[in-house]
Amino acid sequence: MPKQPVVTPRAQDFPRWYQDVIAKAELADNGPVRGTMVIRPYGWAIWERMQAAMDARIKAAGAENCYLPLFIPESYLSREAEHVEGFSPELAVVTHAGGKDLEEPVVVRPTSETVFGEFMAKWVTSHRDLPLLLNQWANVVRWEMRPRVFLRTSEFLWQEGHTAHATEADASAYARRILHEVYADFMRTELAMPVLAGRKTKRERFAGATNTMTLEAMMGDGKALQMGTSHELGQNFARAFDIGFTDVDQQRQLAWTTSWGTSTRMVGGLIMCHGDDAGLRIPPRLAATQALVTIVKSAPEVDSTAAQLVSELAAAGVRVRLDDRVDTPYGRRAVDAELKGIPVRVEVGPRDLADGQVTLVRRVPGSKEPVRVGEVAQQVVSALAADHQALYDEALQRRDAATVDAGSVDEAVDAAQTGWARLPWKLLGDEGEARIAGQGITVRCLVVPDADVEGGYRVPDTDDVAVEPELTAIVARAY
RNA sequence: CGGGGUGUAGCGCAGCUUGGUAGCGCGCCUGCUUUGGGAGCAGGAUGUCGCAGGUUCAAAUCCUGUCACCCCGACCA
Repeated sequence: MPKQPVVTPRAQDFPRWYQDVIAKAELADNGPVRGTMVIRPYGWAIWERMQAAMDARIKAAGAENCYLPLFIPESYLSREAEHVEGFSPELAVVTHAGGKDLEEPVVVRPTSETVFGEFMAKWVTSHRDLPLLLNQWANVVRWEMRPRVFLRTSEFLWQEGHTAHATEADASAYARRILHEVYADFMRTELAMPVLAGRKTKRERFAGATNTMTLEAMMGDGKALQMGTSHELGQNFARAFDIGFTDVDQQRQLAWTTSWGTSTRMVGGLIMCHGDDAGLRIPPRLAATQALVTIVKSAPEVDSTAAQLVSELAAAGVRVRLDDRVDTPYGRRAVDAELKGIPVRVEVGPRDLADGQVTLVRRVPGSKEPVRVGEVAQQVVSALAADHQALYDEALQRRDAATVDAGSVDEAVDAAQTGWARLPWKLLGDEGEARIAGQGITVRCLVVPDADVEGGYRVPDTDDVAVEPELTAIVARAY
């Protein structure tokens, strides 16, 4: 590892570290309009891998992709009272186009419940049309006061799922299925990030939803980040847009809808969850480049061995690239690879090669070890698997170590300075929640104990107020 | 919207108090030597000093105005 810090150490200034990593790993730049971001090829490669893994899971859950427009009539937003109220402060509205003032202002979508509502109403007429399971990959705009690249930008990219169901039970089950089978599974399996599933309080609930469920992850500084949400919308949007159908008994009924989303924010979460003082650490399963075969110093035998290793690794299913930029000093290239979090490097140089070996450098443990040329592919494959798991384990341990059970609100506030606190929801309540919000601490989610679930807690089964006394609140500072 | 601050090379900054040749670090370009942990040496390029007025022989520097951006207090994937 480098002797001189290449980025601001995390312990010194975490936000600065985050910015340094984004700049030096060439992930993104700030856009010309405040709050916008330019995603550079390496950052895009991460998002692209996330999209591919998510998209496969979304389709496996039965949803189909489609695309709805960026521009929404302003009047649509107003049809659901809470929805407009929630979103109006952050709307970008087009009032002028085509050289004249528009008859009706057009909103740049902050989310698409309303347009989906309008068209689902058209597409759904019979119980045979249900469930209707749709998803779209799109950009949305929510004007931000205090932007941060990837975490909070005025324009961001996401997928938004929108479904309509015949019964409340079916809608609820699907919203939960997405939360667990698509989102949580993706985050744990592909991102190597432990996430806690819970229910949002009324205060934090999505505007227009009857229940919002969330996946919360702990960042390297102990703060929380909402990685994804899944909402039960009840019949709120069905009523507003008249999504109705005729059931088997020939009765006219209103549908029950859900919506769910994950965004480019996950890239920020990935950086802050796994990154260290040398830069990014990309989980091997996600990494676009898993292995970099580095020619330390060019020589005929070195070049041919490197080329052979590249094809052996590719044949073994490893996403591999050759680094033959020998006009750039070795140290520069090593530091670059570490900044970018490339999981393993296979260094090929004349010195090692003389002994029939190369050097395997692993980003996660930071280890360097000689490997026989003939064993490279097998060693790399097992290193990738082991290091992916190690990242997950490390994050989980950090989260558990930084989470405390609090017996009082004061204790919880104290614990939230460095991590998360669990406390009985009845000790806090709506009033307590509002009070700690003044200190920058929020209820991330409400959960119920369940020994069978990782982390020991799960999402409450119902949003019935009757269960409230049994709930545990997770409180923390958050991004 | 309330409080604080900053605009000078691609990036980060000094210079301003006390007016007088436009500077530093990184990056960039060329050449040679290097290459097993951000290489060394030599040479080189790059500026509407945010903008507009004013004072002055002379303004990055002083005055007036103006614009933009950043940081801290209420919402959000």
